Amino acid sequence: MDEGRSGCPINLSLEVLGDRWSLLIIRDMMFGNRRHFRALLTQSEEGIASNILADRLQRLTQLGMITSAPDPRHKQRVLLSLTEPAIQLVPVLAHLGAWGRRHLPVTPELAIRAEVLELGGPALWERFMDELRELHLGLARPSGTPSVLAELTAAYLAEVEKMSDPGRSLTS
Amino acid sequence: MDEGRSGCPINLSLEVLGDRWSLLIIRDMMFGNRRHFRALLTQSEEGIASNILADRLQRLTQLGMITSAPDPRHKQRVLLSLTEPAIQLVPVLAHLGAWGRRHLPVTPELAIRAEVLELGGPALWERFMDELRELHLGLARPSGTPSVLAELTAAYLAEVEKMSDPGRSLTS
DNA sequence: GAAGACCGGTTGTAGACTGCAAGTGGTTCT
DNA sequence: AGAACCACTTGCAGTCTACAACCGGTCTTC
Repeated sequence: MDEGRSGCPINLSLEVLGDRWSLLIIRDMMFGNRRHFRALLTQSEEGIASNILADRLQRLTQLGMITSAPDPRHKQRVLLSLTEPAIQLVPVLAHLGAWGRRHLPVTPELAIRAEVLELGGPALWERFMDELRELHLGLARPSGTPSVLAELTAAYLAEVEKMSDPGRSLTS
Repeated sequence: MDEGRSGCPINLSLEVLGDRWSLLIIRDMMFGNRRHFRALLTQSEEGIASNILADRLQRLTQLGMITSAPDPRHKQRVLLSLTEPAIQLVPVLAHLGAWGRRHLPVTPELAIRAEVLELGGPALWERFMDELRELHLGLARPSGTPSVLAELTAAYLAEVEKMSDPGRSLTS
């Protein structure tokens, strides 16, 4: 447990999240709403290996970033949920995505969510965190607030459409 | 180069920064104003190994996060500088530090900088980035702005003093 | 109610990465 | 001239990673 040996906030954060996969898993649970082992395994953009996914899920559970519980609808399924600390990573991920979008060779359809999130600013992040608290912690969110997840997904799909068929908007 | 295989901004960011050491090196260059190999090696809180430091410096240089140039004052020394993309990590580090401070077992004297940075908000970050551009890129910063680095260091030293000698404030 | 797909994993293996100690050739300080 | 300092490099043992194959149990479908 006392692996790295400094109490610096950034060092401790890196001990939790500073590897190639942990943050990607949290990203997929957050923005892709993946809640099961199989969904994370097969729908991962980056192609994580099953043993690594199993290891990271266990690790993140021990660290208090996610919880797992049997899925009431499918007996063999395990439902994964983000905890409050993980949900509070939204601003970090928003900033990290904005930075990557600005300085690295991103692909448009994968960058659009980062763009929406950046343009939305802290107000949008708060709404998104409330939505995640509803989905993952069962806390009702303020009524009348539209779904940020739906907005992000719609923007992504619109971008995919635009890419695959650039002239479509004029027809049908 | 095409290691991980997605153009997602967060994935690409992790490919650059997602290991145990790269961000710590940037942190030390930023907040500790360490500009030489030896300073990074011996004054690192976490105790990085020399071969790993050499490897990461080379990697970060190739990725365009830092540059190195001979130090005019000492022939054998290499002066390391942050590039503009690295400087723009300030908001990311500020958020990451704030998150770590809130959710992980940090030590007070190492957390104080994260606290100052969080309380200062985006305005302070901008001032700090201007200061880093002056120190690392040679760009003059707006006149009349006090040094954020000095403020952070003073807060750190005050916290160390408070820790090592809690009753001191009443005497002498 | 049997076949086959699906579920969350585990195992084996090879290769890459990490951390530590020691050492290198050259430079600066005294 | 001698000692300390500089930015690295080397050797080695241990750990972590990736890939493919493989589990036993469960759910769907006919």
